[in-house]
Amino acid sequence: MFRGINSVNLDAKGRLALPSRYRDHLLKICSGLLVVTIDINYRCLLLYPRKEWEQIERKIESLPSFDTYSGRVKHLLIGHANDLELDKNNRILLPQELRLYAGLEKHLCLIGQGKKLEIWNQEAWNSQREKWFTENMIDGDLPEKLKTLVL
Amino acid sequence: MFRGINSVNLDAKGRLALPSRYRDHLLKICSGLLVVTIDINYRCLLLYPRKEWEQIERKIESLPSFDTYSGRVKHLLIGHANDLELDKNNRILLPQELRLYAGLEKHLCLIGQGKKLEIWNQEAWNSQREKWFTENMIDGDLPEKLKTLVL
DNA sequence: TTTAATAGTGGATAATTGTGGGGTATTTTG
DNA sequence: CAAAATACCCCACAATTATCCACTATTAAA
Repeated sequence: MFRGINSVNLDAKGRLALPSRYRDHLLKICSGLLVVTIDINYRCLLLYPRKEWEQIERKIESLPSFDTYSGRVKHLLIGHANDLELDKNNRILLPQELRLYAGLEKHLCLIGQGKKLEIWNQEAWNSQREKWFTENMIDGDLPEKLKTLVL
Repeated sequence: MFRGINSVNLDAKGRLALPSRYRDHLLKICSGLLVVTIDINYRCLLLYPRKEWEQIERKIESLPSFDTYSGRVKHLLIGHANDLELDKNNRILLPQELRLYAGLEKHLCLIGQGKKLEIWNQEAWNSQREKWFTENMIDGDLPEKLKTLVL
């Protein structure tokens, strides 16, 4: 399980050193094999252990072929998914295409989100977070599960 | 499985170098034998390993002959399908006919989509992608499977 | 505080890949 | 039938990328 936030730096070659606390875990569950793709809702990237991703990919592929939205999701998620591998120094190389999409420059945030890690441009993350705080939730729009959630 | 995005260039002769990461895979599953045809929904091309294509072709051929749409699909897909082969440098030569259809110039995108690769004019891909992002999905229209998809 | 260990960063080198083009064969066109 | 255009095969150089190694910074231990 990934949780917590880390700020990390991209080097000049677009490499990103993962926090070492994830290292052993990643080597164990996927031999350092990962997949990165884009998030559809925000301009950030999603980083999955390869095996986790493959399960999701299977679900995505089984979406109905002639449905407009499903086609879109398939295109975007699978179309942007890149295989990655940890190098000897615990780094991954993010494809330029994806760095551009998420506007990644030197300063990034890694956000642990259960099965995956999110990769954000640091400023983008900060302002998104502020936005979430200022936007109020409207009670009527909450799904049942959320309404009954006890923290 | 093909996944991910690559920008590639067409050279002056209309040749396209496939990303080398696909090379071994293609040699293994189809000895470098491919089929390219047009996509019906977008102005782009579809690139299949020969064996994958043959399965699809069989399905297309079995479509009911007197149905208008089936006939159209058959005409378009099979009518535009071309056999291709990887050359020694991992390149394919795209037929002019298809290059024109998809408006391919120098800068292309290769989009991995599971069993196939899509070949887009780079600008066309970018604007299609932006369009997908800006058009919001309407909740009521989403198929059940998509609504419950957990990323 | 010193030492050791680990993590993070940068860069040189080696290997691979991308690109262009020459020359011949083949097809198309006038 | 000649001439032009396209396709095909090959090689060689250029550019990029992966791999490895070394240095620095930071944390932990003695």
